[in-house]
Amino acid sequence: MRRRSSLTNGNKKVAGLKRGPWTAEEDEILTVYIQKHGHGNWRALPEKAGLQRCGKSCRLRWINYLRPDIKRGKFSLHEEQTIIQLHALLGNRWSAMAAHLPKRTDNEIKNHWNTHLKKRLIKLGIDPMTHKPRVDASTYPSGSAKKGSNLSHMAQWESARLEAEARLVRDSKQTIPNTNMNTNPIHTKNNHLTLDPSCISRPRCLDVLKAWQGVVAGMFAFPGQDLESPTSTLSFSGIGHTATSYTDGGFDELKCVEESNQLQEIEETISDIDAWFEDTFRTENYENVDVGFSNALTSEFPMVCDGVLDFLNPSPYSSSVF
DNA sequence: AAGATCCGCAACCGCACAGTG
DNA sequence: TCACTGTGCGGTTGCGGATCT
Repeated sequence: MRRRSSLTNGNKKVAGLKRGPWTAEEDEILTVYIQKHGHGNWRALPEKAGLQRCGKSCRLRWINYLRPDIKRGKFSLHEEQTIIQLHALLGNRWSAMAAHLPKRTDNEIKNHWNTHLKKRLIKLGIDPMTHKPRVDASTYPSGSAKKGSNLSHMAQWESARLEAEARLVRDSKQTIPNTNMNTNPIHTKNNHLTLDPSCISRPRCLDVLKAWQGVVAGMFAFPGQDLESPTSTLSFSGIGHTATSYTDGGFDELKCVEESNQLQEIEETISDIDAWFEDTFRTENYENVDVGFSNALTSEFPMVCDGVLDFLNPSPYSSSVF
């Protein structure tokens, strides 16, 4: 990785350029210009548009504030849960999170996390960085530690899956699909874990974000515990089947979810996840889980493998790193 | 009512990365 | 391969409004 010298860094303060809050006039100029010409080269834009700002400032203003496809205002409960789940998966990768939250900017998500969600997790006795119950926390309900552990396992597993799929995309450009692998969509190739695209049978929407609606909501919604959420909290009883709601002052969110059939979708997705994990890992008590996959998983993602097995067969004395 | 403190958010800064010649 | 530019990302700052004393 090359480091740029400070002399070539484009962030140097330039005399004559305005800084600080944007005025309505500046917003108008920038908006009109971009709508007419597009932004193109940000560095050249301010001069062309007649703004006394640096290109970087213009870009930020447009992306975080002026862009027409931005949803402003309060985060919904669903958005908050999504952010928490994404943070468990991605860490502080705000832009990646923004890609999963339509109409929200990375800056907005980052601010909301730092000012609200992080504090809320801490108050619940959950480490906002690891998403695991804090060791010194004694106030969270019994059982949440296990759930937190499982959450981390699933996060690791999903990360591994995403990585495997990314590799699949790369490898699929170089390999001819093997149509005789219908019973084994996951295999190794050149010591790399790959998934056969022609026969992989993923559960409907193996999107951990959806599946976690149940698991994670359960973690963060404890009966009788004030979450300080401005809205209600939706909860499910574990990998779930029965949906239970705990409200602390609002009903709209739950109603909204129900009306949009999300509840049913979530439950169906969770069932699919269950079945898929069952098929993949519980087969003959792991003894005959596909050797290629097993080896690949172990060699490529040893921590994940430990985590998945630990998730399926938790032990109080687990040596898992999670 | 006034000053102090807290809090949220827009904006800035420095760094990293991709692309190009 | 290297130097350089443009853009994007994450962390931090500081302003202004809200709340507290």
